[in-house]
Amino acid sequence: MSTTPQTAPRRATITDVAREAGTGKTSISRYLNGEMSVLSPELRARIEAAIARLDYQPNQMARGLKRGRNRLIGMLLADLTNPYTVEVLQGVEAACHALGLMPLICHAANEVEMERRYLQLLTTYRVEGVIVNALGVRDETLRPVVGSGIPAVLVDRLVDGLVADMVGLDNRAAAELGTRHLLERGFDEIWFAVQPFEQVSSRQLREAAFREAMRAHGEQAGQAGQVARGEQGDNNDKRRARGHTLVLNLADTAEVERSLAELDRAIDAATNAGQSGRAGKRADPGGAATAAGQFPRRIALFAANAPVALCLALHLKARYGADWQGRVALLSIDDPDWAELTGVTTIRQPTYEIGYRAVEFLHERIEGVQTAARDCLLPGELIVRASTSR
Amino acid sequence: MSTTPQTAPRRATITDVAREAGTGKTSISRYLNGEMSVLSPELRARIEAAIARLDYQPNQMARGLKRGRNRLIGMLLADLTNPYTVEVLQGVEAACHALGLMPLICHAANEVEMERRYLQLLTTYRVEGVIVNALGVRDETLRPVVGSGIPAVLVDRLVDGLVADMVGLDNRAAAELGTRHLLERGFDEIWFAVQPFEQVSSRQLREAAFREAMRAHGEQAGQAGQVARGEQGDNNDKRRARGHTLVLNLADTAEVERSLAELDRAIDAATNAGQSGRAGKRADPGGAATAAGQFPRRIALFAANAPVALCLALHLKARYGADWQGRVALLSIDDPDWAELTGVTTIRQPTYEIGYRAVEFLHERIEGVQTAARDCLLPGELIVRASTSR
DNA sequence: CTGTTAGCGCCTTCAA
DNA sequence: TTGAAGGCGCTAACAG
Repeated sequence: MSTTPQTAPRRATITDVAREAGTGKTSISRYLNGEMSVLSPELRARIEAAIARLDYQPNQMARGLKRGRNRLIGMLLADLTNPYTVEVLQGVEAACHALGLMPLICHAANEVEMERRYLQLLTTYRVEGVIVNALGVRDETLRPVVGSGIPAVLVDRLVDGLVADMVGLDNRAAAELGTRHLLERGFDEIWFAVQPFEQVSSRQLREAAFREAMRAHGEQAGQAGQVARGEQGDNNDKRRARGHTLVLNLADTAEVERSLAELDRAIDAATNAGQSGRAGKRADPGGAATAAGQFPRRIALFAANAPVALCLALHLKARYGADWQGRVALLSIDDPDWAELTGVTTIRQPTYEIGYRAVEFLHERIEGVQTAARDCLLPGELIVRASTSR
Repeated sequence: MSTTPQTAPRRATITDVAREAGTGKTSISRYLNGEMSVLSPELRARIEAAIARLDYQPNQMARGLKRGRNRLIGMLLADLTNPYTVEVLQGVEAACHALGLMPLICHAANEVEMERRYLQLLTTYRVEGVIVNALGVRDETLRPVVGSGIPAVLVDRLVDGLVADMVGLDNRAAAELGTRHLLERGFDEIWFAVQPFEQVSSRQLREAAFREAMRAHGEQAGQAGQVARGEQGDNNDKRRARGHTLVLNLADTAEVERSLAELDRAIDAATNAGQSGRAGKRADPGGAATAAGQFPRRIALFAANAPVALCLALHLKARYGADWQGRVALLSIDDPDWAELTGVTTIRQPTYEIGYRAVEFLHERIEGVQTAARDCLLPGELIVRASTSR
């Protein structure tokens, strides 16, 4: 009703404006590009009026075609379902906004084929650069882009044969931080849960750092045992802690179930077996919560990221009831909504900054910076919640 | 290392290919557009080879410029932080994929100004249509698009003075479904929590339907009381239930706190006041859970969407401890990750389909369909969880 | 079947 | 200070 029924009012072009203003296209173009100093105030006013009258808006496509740059950059996302991704995106958007770039957001939804298609598409739209949160590991997929000389910046993970700027979490430090926290809190059996990691650098680094931290602690524990220092109140937990890596291939339900079954056995063992008079009872919801200290071993799960953590939490809740946290502690890299709600300790990634930096890097490359590939590793922040607070 | 250090290898153009294949641009163009029937196999082969040799990829911008359509559509999102949005997006992407469209995703991040800018930008890139999950309510913002005759499809909510296709949840039915469920389960005090709703059609409808359902139930209860039928086992809860609307302006922390304080008083009253010998005790975590039946009134919260539900849950957890669900039931429209984890009953929106349909509608409009504005209301699905299961 | 000729909307020399 | 002409990469009539 409020919209006039204009019948497909073909957009005004620069020619229309020129005619309307009684001048040539060149002047309009100059006006559009802010070259005000070379326009008489009088002409300028006429142009202004004409533009307003025609509601003229320059066609970016045409501009891009001519000048060779369209201010478009591609943003390839592996999985928007992961809150990490959304948060990074916020940073990306802010930076683009600030730098006058327009991000084309492409969501591969965990499908390598999609990823390939999108990359191809971006290339064909002549984006000036791409930010890639890669799914596929092989640089084959990136060939269409990189081969075309389009600058690329990697987010969170490296791509195998590809040299490019990268920005992401300091995985080594983060995994170490988490592991140490769990050890300090006296957990003596820690399961590091992670998606198949051989191919994804960030996962790989986190897993390796976890094992390294466990190893280091083992040695320290050995020493402490020998030296028998007494000043540390919690020295009693300096006994050797066990570390395990649990691979959770979220893409394959059957596999996940097998892995979870393994975990269940471990939890049952750590949590029931040793308890005299109770060993037979499979689950005792409610009672276990405050009695965690009584278990033969204190077991903790360290999730490599939010999706893994969610998978674990859902499973544990289904198996041990609402009070599952009485049996096992959960610590996760990433800090999703539900962590606060459910009291799970997390390591928060500086997601916003990651996104922002990525765009800055890319922008520099677009502007022609030629330095060697840079890595930007940002620190994670430990957020302690009930889960690991005894 | 694996990437050859090609020095900005200017992309091959159609002219290059023509030269390389020893033919004219037209034939190349024909080849690109799949007009194979008009190409001799021999020429076709030569073109194929030339394209491969030059790694040629046609410039979409240029094509778009010429033929007037670029297969680009704009997708304006109010808030990617809302899982609803991400899910709708999945449907949108799938449909675009199927229809050969490329969605430009614009995230307004709850800022009207962003929304305006993006709409303007989309217009400038000459998208063929837009799907709008609007933030701003006034069609003023949409003027640049609609005024340009660009087809638009609305998602989830209407825009005031604008006539356009819309697809979203059947809000009326959903709110009624939820309310009825709560009433059936015997809750006799229900708070409908919603963001400021005067301006957002979907919220408005949900709230209205809630009140209507409460009213209807009130009348029915009155009748039941008079007629005093005895065949219904749970006839005892046919007593009059109270309904309240709680506005939660998530954008304003102070306001939210005020609203939550009001809610707290109600919960305390319903949950403590009447209990003899206990009235003084502010909170008795743990004990209340299984004793919900003992409270003077059974109180339930009906969240109009996931963000509201999250806000409520976080607050309740902070105030009443991990066992807050023993005091109040929570039911939410939208079905976020954490609902399953935390046992909250929800009404799941057919998000994927919403997105998919939106694109289909838009595509039809782009293809020139002229029918009157259509509404597509899809039903929600009630997912009962522990929260409302006594 | 194939090539030639015009532009699409805009920017950019180059003159005036 | 202004404008005309040419071309960005591609498609769409027209001729051959």
